[in-house]
Amino acid sequence: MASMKLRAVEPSVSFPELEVKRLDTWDKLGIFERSISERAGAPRFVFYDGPPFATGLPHYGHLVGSVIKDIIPRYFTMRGMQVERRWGWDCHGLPVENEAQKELQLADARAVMDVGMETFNQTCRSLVLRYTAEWKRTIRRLGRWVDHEHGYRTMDRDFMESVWWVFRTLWDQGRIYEGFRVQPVSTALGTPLSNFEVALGPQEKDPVTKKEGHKRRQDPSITVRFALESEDASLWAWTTTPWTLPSNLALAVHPDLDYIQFRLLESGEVAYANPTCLARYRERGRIGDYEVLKTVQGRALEGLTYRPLLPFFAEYALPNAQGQRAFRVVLSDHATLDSGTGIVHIAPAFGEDDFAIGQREGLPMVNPVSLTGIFDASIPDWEGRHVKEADKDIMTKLKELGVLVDRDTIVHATPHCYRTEEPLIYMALSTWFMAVENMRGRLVALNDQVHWVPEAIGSGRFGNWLANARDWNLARSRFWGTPLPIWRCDLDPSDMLCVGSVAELEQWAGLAPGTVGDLHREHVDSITFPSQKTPGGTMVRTSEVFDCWFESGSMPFAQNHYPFENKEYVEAGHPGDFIAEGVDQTRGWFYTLTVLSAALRDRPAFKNVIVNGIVLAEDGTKMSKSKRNFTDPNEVLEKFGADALRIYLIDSPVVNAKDIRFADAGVQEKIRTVLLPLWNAYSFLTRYAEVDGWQPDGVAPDPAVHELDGWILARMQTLIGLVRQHMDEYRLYLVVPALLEFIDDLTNWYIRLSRRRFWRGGSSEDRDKHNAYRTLHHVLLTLSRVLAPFLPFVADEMYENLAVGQGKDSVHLEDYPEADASLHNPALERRMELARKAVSIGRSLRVAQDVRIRQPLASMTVAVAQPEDRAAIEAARELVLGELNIKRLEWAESEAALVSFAARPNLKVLGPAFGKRLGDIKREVAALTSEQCAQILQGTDRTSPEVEGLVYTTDNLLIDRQSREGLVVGTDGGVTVALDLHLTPELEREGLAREVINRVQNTRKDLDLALDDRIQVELSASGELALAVADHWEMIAGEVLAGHPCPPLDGPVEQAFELEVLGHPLRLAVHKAR
RNA sequence: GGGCCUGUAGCUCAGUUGGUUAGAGCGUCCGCCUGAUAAGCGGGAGGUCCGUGGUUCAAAUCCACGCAGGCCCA
Repeated sequence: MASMKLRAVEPSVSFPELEVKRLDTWDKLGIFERSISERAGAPRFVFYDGPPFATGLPHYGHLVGSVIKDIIPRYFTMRGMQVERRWGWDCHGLPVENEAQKELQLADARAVMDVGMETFNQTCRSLVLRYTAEWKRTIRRLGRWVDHEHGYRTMDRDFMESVWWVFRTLWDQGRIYEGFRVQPVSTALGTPLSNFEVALGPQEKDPVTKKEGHKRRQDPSITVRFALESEDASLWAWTTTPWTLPSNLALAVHPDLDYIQFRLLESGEVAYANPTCLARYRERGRIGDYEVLKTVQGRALEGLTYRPLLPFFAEYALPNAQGQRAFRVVLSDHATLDSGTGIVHIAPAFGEDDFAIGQREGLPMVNPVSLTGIFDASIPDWEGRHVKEADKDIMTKLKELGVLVDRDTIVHATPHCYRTEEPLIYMALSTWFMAVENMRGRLVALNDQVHWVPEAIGSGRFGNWLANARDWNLARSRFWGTPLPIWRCDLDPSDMLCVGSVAELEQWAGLAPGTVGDLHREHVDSITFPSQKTPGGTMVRTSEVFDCWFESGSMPFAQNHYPFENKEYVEAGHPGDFIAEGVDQTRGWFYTLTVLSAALRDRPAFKNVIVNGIVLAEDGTKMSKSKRNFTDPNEVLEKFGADALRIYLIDSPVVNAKDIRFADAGVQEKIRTVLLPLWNAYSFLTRYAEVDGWQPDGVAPDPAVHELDGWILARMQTLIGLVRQHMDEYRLYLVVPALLEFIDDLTNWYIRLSRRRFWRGGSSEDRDKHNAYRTLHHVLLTLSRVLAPFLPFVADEMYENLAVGQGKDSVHLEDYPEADASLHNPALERRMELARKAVSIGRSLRVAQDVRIRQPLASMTVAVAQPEDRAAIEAARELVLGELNIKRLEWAESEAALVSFAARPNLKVLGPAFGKRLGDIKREVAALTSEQCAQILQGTDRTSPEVEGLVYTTDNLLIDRQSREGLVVGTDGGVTVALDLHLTPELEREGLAREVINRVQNTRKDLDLALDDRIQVELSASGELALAVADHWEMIAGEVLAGHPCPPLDGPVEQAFELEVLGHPLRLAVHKAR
């Protein structure tokens, strides 16, 4: 375990290696478990984990989610809350069934029935957890802490029983009803597909519109004539699905479009169609010349009746109880002129529009086609035939009957099965719905309570979706899922029972408690029992299973077997504090959680949600295994480490719902810009502490001992405040920039300028040196706690060493740092900013004037715009002079001595007041002289000569400073610096001496000497260089750790390096001193 | 076809109620510094703010219509 002494750490480090060791340490010490158990009794922070499928391997999308789902819980744990993190596996659903069908080589649903649900579901069960080991390994390597042991699986009996309870509750609320919905059906699989699955189907670009869409396919394009009953004429209608014609029950026309009655000259046939459409037939030579007999509006055709095209369902030509009959003309806006005749064939079971018209017009739901696409006995001519195969025969039959006007082919985009690539057909299927439309307002109101990151998703995309929510089709005609707990009487379909628990089922079925141990279909389908209501009737389960989204939406309840167990626990933890998922889940998990929580508890499901974007490949396209356009995540983790990956991801817009182009080089960059500077600061402290024999002494650093100490401690407080603020708002993407700025301050200002305070800073009693150590130690130790949620590995590594056995077993058992008000010092932060600005200007001037930093200068002159800034820079005088290698700092009497002024109008102030006169104002202001500007700066306001009512002041002008000609002056944001470049021989000699120091130090490095090795220097030089060395030997010796008097400069030097210093030859030898 | 989002430097992205010369990081080029640093510092080059029109004294920002990409839905 942690030693009691600060251990010296090398600057070189392999983060991946460090991480792997850390993982073992965490496991050995049970840090994750303790981070939860040691918070027993603390307020709970409830995290709901959206379950992935284990049928595939984790990809970057999962890693992004996992990073977010790890950082937030770690943070709130350190904030003193107890955060349980239970893993979940999504087990049910069509993707699994597909895999199983492949595995068992089952072509379709019928084949599944043949092999038996027992075997099939057993296969699903084995497949669904196929990659769990790989998942666990990758997630662990990423540093995500999550509890697999108490995880949930949607296929567990307890989970499924809770789903039953959820459904039963909705049933009791009257939210569940049976209805039809037109669904895409894969006849090859014998199952309806979800829209999601439809989208998975083959896609291609339309060669004309260039739009991505469904795969294109060639279909028949036929026009048929429907004979009117009332006159000797027909209606021409068009379809690409001849197989739906046997089920035709109506024809639709657009109420506002024109239709003509026309006569074909050749045959004398009289028919109706839209004139525009008809003209197309003529143009393409499909028909001969015709004469128009009359023109009517579509609405005039409404109610015309016609004879059934084919001899099926003719009984519906008679009016029903409501007086409505089939085979008549109806009105619909869906009838368009894009294709066909403007008259649309309606078969209510086979299209969304058709279905809606059928409902509206009271047409019967005629469907002679099974899920496998086979005509049933109601169409004797083609019974047992697949609809697509029957198309040809149907067309032949139509020709025989003399009703086929035209037979052509069409190429159009149409959805195909994502598994079999067979075309899908649309048909109305009986299914079970949850009423959602009548709770839209409530959904929107509850969602308004949710904190969305980013905001726009909640109010925009998701809010709109809720406002237009449609009733939810919950049922799927599949096998591997939670069965719908509806039992229905075989004699009376209206006699139904919804079962809400296993015990209830056992009771109804007269089974001993505990008999039903598994709720999958193969176990519950066979359970039947006598109806209570219908004498002689038997209650049999309806065959469907749940849409697996219903299960994941039930997760807040079902993961804890609510309400059968953990009743209070679940209720107290609902809504959850936090979830995170991809933007593609808007209509997925986010939605189902919201709907079910609203219905069950009239609450949102979660209080805070982070939505992440999609991870694309570096080229901006989707990551694709076949294109090999990305590096395997495990490889990235091995190569760069988890900390780098984590910080790369959260420093990108992907944690704010935007897409990210994943670049390995970006991860590597984080090592360079974040991890290494941090590690170097850490290494610096430990190595110098070792050389100096300093150990953490438990004494708090005193901010008053040295300006730099006070400053970095103040910066630390600001950082803590910022990070806490961002994290409390769940804005991960704002954290890294704040960290970077601090690390930059720490390494490139605090440590850089403090180096000499550590380096032979005096005796061991030196108060300044001790305070520097204490400050840096305190800052790094605190920083390790700040960084812990984001960089869990390197933070813990640093913490363990820096805490020297005085802390916890891991930084992850610590509390998150709180800003210390006594160290807070905004004035000091501002002062240092000014000093840095002065240095920055000075450096910039030296570069521009080609005067190297090692050449000391006699003086600099500073002027400031704000009088109080003078004291600020004065306070940092030594820092500024040291950093710029200048002897004296002088103050200009006024800015005007160094710069000239020019003014610009402050448009933000003047614009609203003077509007159109701005042109004049701009001209006047540009003409103000430097002197006039100076006067205004001093408070002498100036009345505008032209513009009435305008007085120029420092409030409505922006005054720029420009270097005066002939001076070496730079100016930036109210600080002006001038350098005196005049070099005396003295200064030149000191400059040379500094060059010599540089050469000796380089030599030390070349010789691989240790930091604190004393050396013996021999050198030979002449002229100015010799004078420089002689004059400044004490300084040189001090810097390079040569504790001897100046060597003779004209003697021979053995084994010397032949060097050159600004044109002077130098022979130099360095030996380690005994 | 609809909803939402995005389009700014070679790359990744900021850009506040409309306001002045549009910024940062990375990359690149030049220079510098360095006994903690695999770093760092200074400077340069690099822009059709997707396009077109409009509103306004003033538009990257607001409006309209397009174009391109993405997510979701049909």
